[in-house]
Amino acid sequence: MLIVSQRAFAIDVIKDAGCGETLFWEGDPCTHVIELRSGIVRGFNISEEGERQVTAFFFACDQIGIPVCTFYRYSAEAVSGVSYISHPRERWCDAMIESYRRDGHLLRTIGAEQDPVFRRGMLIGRNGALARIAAFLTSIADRLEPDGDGLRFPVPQRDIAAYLALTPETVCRSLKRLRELGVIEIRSHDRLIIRDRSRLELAAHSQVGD
Amino acid sequence: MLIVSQRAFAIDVIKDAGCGETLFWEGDPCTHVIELRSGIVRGFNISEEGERQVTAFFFACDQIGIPVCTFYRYSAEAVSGVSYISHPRERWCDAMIESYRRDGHLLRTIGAEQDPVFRRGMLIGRNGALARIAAFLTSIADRLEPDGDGLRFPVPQRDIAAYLALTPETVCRSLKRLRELGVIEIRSHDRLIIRDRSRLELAAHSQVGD
DNA sequence: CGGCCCATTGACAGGCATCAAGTCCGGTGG
DNA sequence: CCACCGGACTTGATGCCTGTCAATGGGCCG
Repeated sequence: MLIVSQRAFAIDVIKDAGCGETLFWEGDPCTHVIELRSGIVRGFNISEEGERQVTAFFFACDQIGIPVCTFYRYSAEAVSGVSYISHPRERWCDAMIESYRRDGHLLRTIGAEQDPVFRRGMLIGRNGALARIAAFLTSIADRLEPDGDGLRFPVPQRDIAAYLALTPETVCRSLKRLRELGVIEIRSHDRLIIRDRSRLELAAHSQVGD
Repeated sequence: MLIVSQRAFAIDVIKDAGCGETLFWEGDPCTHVIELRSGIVRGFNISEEGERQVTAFFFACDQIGIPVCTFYRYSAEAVSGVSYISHPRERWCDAMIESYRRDGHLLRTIGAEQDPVFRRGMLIGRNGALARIAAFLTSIADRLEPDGDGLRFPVPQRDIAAYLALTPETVCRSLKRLRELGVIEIRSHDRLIIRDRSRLELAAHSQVGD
């Protein structure tokens, strides 16, 4: 734990969470806002049929669990190792009001948390598994940390499937197809190389059956 | 236009919008918050392929276009005739700050606007057209205005289709099936009668193929 | 009354889910 | 260091739901 900033009566410490660890549960009271410093977090909900849906992925600099309702609307789990800052609700809200007077920045932060949820809706309303995968990859490519000549990509395919409303088998086949097309490369399971970004975006906008 | 309340330098007038009229466009600067008084509004986005997706339905008492970002994230159109109040952005934000001091109510209003978007994600991640339709109907049944022995339901099937990521044909067939099952009744195209709510909810939770 | 849009119905094909089996990889314990 | 084990990924075969195309019917408005 490392102290990064200190104000009167307020100390921000960086905490860590291991792979699979839960940051907060859907339905729990919104007591803290989590500000991610590094790593990837998945937000998910369990439907009434018991099916798990990943509703959002979050990355460094994202703030999640913003108290726009009394209880957290989704559960948050670390996909990889994560470091974060936990802001008590009251302090976060006071900061928001101050921010509103100054530049309105934190008001936009509220919109930012909702953004991946919104984009997921657009994605899974789209035709074709290949298009969904390609669009997903382009949308997160800029948020992934560099790793050698590629990107660090520690997201299990089952999570991608749960996010895109597909089965793991279909995700696997679609990734394979993108590999065969020379668009991407996956040497190790947690490293992604985008070889041809423009063709990836082309695939993202293609209709069913190419 | 009718004056409903009057504060210093602030007059709230009720405006009207006809069927199909646009309240604001995606990408326009967030200058006003719309507070619905009656009627139904659809929020929609045009994907890069030019396909139109309905991302939310809004009803009386909902507040839409809340400035959590600089520009509106979706376009808003009246599905039926609508009456609403248009709050200038600054006044709405000031009211929110005041509300936060008092009870935090308007902070929850922000969450309320995101709710239908969130629920749509859950819905279209679900298997089966019938389950989507059924879940959609249950989710909005409590927001529809009574109309004789049924509910006023002036939503075109093409809008339902665009909301549930289905084709109009599939929506039509699913509604027909619910009708044949005796779960719902649709005498005129803008009136819905729910005959068996428990079985409707049952269908909403069923897997593919019943 | 005519035209247009929406809803309806049918036939058909295709993409994805499902089921099943095999492979790879990381972690654990001897 | 190596053998073992479990979970995730991979690959194949099959069925079916839903998209697509096409034609008809019906209601609303001019």
